[in-house]
Amino acid sequence: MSSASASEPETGEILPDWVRPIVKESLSERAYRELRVALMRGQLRPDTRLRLRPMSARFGISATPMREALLRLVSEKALALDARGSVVVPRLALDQLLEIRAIRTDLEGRAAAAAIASPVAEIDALEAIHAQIAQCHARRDFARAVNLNTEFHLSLCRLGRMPILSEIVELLWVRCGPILSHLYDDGVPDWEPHPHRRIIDALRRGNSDAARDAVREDIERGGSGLFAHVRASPAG
Amino acid sequence: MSSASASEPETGEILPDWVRPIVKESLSERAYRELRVALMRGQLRPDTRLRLRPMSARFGISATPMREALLRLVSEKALALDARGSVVVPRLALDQLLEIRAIRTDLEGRAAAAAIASPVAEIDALEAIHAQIAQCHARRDFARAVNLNTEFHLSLCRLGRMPILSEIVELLWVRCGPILSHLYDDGVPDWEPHPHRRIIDALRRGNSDAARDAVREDIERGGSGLFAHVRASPAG
DNA sequence: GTATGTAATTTGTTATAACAAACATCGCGC
DNA sequence: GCGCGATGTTTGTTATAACAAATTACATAC
Repeated sequence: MSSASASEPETGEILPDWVRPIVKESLSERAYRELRVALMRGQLRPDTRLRLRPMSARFGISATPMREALLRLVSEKALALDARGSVVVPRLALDQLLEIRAIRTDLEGRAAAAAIASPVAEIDALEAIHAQIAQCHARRDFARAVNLNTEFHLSLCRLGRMPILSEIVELLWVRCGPILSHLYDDGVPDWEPHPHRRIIDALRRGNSDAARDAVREDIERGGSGLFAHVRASPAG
Repeated sequence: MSSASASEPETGEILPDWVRPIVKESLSERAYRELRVALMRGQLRPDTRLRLRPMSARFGISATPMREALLRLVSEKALALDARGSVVVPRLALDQLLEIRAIRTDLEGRAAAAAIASPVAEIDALEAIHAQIAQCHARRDFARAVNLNTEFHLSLCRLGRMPILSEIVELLWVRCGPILSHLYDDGVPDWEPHPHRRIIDALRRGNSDAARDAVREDIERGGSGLFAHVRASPAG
């Protein structure tokens, strides 16, 4: 992340970096965030029912904030409502997966093209993430590799400094979370040279077209492992 | 809209078109939808505070579902929370407006390219909307013209048959709603030939590249009237 | 008039209770 | 064993109350 001082109120004094504004977080928000990362990490399987009262008991909060957290994720389509009104982890259809891939092609491609102006330190950080991915592949820790891959893509998006775009892309990744865990069921193929390398090289060379193309190739290849784990028809 | 029968449960019998499944709508959802269209129509001005209890009184519901509706719009960034935790209509910054325009260029462009496969009847419907826009311009009813323009773009997106993409674009239009009303403060320029015409022609010819380019030109021209009504710096 | 302190109101947040509908359980009859 | 009905539980939904923090109103002092 970049320094938060840009949007901080002016105090007239230089404060140490670790002095951050204390964000008061409501119970509803905490539950929301915890559920969201669980989804993105693939820790919730499709068709899992998240019943209101058991959930609020697990979180140690009452039904009201729990419901708010669940409904918020429903409105992001990260969760869904079944016929009864119960919250369930949705099952992604093939159509939807293809559509998300197409949208990501556009948006992550644009973010990558915009990211060529990034300071070297941030590109280094991106490369460090990919280095970790390579390590995980070497020791066949596919679960961690998939999560790091998510982090790679979201970090790349943030480099583009388009907050609204980043937020949309993140939403798409959250929606894919529940099936991402399937990616390492069969093991993940290891390309040589990895598309991530081409992305990083393009960023360093400042070539926006190359960056966009590299991202698009990465997205096209990367998602294909998911198709086997997805139904052809939407819902029902 | 297209026929809903595709996702309906199989009854084994042919039902009349007007037989639609009764959707039970919670109070929270109704308040949410009403507020949402009010936003999209530009009926809520930036910086308006939407206090919880007065709002629930106006809607004739209790605080719980009202709060859910408001928080849902907050999570879509169609509304925002101020320092006190009150819900306010956000003020769009120039950065954000430019970013939204860029994203719309990608997404609406893709939708238009995908829409070339649409049946003629639906293209006709799109053209009918533009005809209404032209009429509104003639009688200088700019308020209605702006709302119809929104409808034109969202209808075009739906023609692309990419539901997730449509939903994202709709979100962006909701976020722009509160400043869209400013568009007709100064009157809206009338281009000849109007970019909408080029879009429709491209759809009829089945030329996806032309459709995409026409949409992009429309977006570039159309948004420029907003810049005067937007602040350069984000928030504070 | 201005400042200040206090009381009253209003704010967002959370917990709890009440309600109807859906679901599950169990027992009974055959 | 199988169907069926009564019953008890659990579900989502909504309203209400309690709480603290913030805001406003107002009276008092200077």
